[in-house]
Amino acid sequence: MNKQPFFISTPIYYPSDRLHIGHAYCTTIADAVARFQRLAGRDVFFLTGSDEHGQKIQRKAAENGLSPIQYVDKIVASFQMLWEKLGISNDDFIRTTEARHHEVVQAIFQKIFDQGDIYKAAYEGWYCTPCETFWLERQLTDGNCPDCGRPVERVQEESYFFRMSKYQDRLLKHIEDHPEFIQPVSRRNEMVNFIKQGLEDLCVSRTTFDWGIPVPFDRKHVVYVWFDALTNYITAAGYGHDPAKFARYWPADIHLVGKEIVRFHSIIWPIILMALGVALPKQVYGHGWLVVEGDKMSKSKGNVVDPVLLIEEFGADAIRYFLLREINLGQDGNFSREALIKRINSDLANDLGNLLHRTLNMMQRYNGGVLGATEAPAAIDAGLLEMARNITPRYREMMGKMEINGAIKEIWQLIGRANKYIDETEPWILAKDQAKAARLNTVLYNLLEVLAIVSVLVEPFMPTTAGRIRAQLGLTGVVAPGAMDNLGCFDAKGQIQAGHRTGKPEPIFPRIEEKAEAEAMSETQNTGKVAVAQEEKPAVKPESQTVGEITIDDFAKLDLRTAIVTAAEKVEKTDKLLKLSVDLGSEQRTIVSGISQYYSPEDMVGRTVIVIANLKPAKIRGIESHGMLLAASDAERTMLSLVTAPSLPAGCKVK
RNA sequence: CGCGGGGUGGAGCAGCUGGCAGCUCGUCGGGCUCAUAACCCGAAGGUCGCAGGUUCAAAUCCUGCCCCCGCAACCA
Repeated sequence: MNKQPFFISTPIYYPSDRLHIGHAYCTTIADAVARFQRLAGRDVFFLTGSDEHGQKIQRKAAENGLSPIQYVDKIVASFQMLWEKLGISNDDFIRTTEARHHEVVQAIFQKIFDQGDIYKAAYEGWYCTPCETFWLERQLTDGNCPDCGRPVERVQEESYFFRMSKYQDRLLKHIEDHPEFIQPVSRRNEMVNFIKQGLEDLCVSRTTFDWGIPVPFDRKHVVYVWFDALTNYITAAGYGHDPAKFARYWPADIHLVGKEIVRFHSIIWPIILMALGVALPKQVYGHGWLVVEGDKMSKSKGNVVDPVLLIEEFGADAIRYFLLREINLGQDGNFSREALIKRINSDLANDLGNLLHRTLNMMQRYNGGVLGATEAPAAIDAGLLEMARNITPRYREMMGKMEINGAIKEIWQLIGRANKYIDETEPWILAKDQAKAARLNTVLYNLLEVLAIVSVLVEPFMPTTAGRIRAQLGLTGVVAPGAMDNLGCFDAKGQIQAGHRTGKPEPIFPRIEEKAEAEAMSETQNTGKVAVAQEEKPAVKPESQTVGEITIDDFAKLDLRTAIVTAAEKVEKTDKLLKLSVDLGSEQRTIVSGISQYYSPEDMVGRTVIVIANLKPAKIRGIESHGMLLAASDAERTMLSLVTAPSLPAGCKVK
């Protein structure tokens, strides 16, 4: 086999929840690149998978009354189903719970330990028992847990550390010597800065939970999830158990990752590999995020876009096309239903779909679907032919630079040119004159050949569509590996020959009529635009679920009282905090409250609010806060309202 | 001075190492009729966030400032 290998990976996703459109975005990009490389004749190994260990999974499983593996099996199955629906062509799907992976992780952990780059040391830190989390001194909030505010304990624990610091200079040099190693450059600069600040040794084992890969020589410890997860790339490539495969595919050509995890892939991972004496991946590419109407997607905001629903509504290829075409790889990009529909209508239905349809329709009407004898091209054909001949190299160049939307634009330029060509050559006039049959056939031939080229080039982005176009053109369905090599010759070696029979024209992308939606939108003012998966975006998302039953006695423990706000000011350098002085009737209190986004200090003075008077005081931002105001808000705190008792004096008991 | 991203015609974006400001959609006018109310041609529309500076020349380089968006911190 002399085909050049090409290894591309996505991150392995964390199955604590269902995947959203952002995951689909990343995987689609990788798939497009993988398919392109196959078309270009490379022997591609395209890897994706799932990262299944860790405390969060363990906890979630427990909440659902399942064992971790049962829990994870279910979610991973949904991953695989999504990839199938999206037309993802991965060659392997690695799960970190698989035996092959455990073996590799344990082997390399052992190896690095044996050579002294992993060492055991006392880890001193602050531990919050309820949260099961370690904190560094500087992370603490006034000496308490930054998450829950409860006191933390000083603990000393034995942990394993990875000697990252030792490799710092080598890594820096590697990055400097290999400008393509971290892309895009903005991310690269970020990483260089980070490394220059100095790397600390990394704690690579945990003892606070056990859902993970045990440290081979010390069973109390479980391997740190990132150490575990990153290793997947070499596990799948055959490290340690399939030397021939490993030699073939490693080092990886591209690790495609989201920008938030570039650091793990361009610092920790290379250093692990250096410690192992294994070559580093050729490139880590950090893509941007999808934002929905300018907002980051998040579960609590209720604007998470579910790819499965989208695929069901619009089809996988349309979604793939949108993601690849609309968004610039290195930057954050906007996802909106409106833009998606626009793109489908103008690019897919009007430009591409209609070009195919009108061409085949003319074949049918004028020729009964059979291409007759052609003649030499006319001068007017030159523009189209030249562009068609040049497209493959340009497309290749763009894809090689990971400028996927650039490659797509090239194709659409050709499509646009072909639409124009029909206007220029006016086949409907040629068809009226028997004497011009050969000329008509030449025009039709040129169009068919262009469409045949397009059907090949479009395959990495829209694999199903490529097949549908080819079927209608009367070409054999599947685009062969290496098919890109002889495109655009317009002669006997081309894809279309005289006598070729084309199929029936059927619109491949019907236009989506959005009038109704547009009107609905303008009526509901500013919202509406998103409206993807409507049921997930109620106007107000209430705090979920009530908590659990209490008795009247429990309630009686709360000392709720009315209080009048006598003074209020913003706490310096905070977004949310107001410092309030309140009169409880019997005493004056200071209370700090996170409401400044909803109430200005002037608003507050004079209000009668309800406070929990017997709440243990706490320091917030250095200010002692004694008590808490009652307020109602939705889950995301997009709206908030204080509970007040306007007509009452201070100090009344609330019950 | 916490970290990072960004401010370019109505909308969404390109503009890397400085050299007459581009693309897609939308709008307006025209053409065509093979086609999925599609396609083709043309036009209008921009002080490139603000203020300085470097330069023969800056959206592009430098300095300061303003604004937006993520992350981090604070929501007793």
